[in-house]
Amino acid sequence: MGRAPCCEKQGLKKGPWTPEEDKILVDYIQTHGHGSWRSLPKLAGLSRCGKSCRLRWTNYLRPDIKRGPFTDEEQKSIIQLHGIVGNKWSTIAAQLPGRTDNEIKNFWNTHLKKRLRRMGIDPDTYAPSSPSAGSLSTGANPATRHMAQWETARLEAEARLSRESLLFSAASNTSSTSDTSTTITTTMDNKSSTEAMCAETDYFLRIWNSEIGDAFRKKMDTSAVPKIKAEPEMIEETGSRNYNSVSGHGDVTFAGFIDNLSGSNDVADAQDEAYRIYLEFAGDELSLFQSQLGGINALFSSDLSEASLDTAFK
DNA sequence: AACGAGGTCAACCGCTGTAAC
DNA sequence: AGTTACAGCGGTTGACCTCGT
Repeated sequence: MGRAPCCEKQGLKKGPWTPEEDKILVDYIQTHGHGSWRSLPKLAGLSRCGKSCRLRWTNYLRPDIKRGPFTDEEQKSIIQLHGIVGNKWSTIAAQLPGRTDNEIKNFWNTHLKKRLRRMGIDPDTYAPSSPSAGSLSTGANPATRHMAQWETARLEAEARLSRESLLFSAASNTSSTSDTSTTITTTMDNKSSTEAMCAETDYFLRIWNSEIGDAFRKKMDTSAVPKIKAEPEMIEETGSRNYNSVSGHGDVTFAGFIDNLSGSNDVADAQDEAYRIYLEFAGDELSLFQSQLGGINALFSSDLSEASLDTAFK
């Protein structure tokens, strides 16, 4: 299809940006907006490619960018989200306000990847990558167990994202009340259709309909991750609850439950219910995960400094 | 103090998806 | 329907920094 280059390369500056260039770019965008990135450099008087301007703005100059080291919470989120979506840095960045995909990608490659390796976890597959790690995840079926452990981490992330998104949407759609439950109900009532609501405010359903949900459904379908109800080992070892009684939906699988969810009129209640189930399911399994592998928290434990991890896994 | 190895991160490259024509 | 332009994405590079010898 022979695409033209994004800009004329001749005479355009490359390499690090100078403070003067930064100022020109910031001033221009704050005054005019970025508009077309292609035409921006010419209009602003910069000898840069539009692409370079966009990158500089989105990764460095944007006023809402958070600077400084990643918090433990952010690091946990990155690991959990990476477990769900893989190297979808923009997707991960979307869940971490003020952080850019580039920043997260760099942080993953230079810090988190190494830490996971030191923990004996393959950062690409999340499978145990060393004998020491293997010994940590003992059990009747280590492969299944490990998969389930990471799935629960994914579930927890999904649940949290859903919850936060719902609350955020509700808060931004109303201005007169601080009562969350009222807000949500009111918001739901005001929507003209369930479809519109799903598209605009239901982050959970969007996730479920995205590649994340798709990947998860496939795993559920192929029993790579045990269905909630029929997992004797899980119940036996973790003391999991009877989720049927929690959901009130009878003998449903998680996938089935979500399918029912999308057709429900009482979406707000259903979302809360889904969230609750997610957390209960994930909560038990995360305890298992943490007790066996040290869990994600071990990556951030003050007792497990970089130095001690080095010693432990060398 | 000098040097090299390894780590970090801003920036670039090449590709894809999509809207506009 | 085909083509083009554009924005955005993930992978990679290379300059700079830090640390150990």
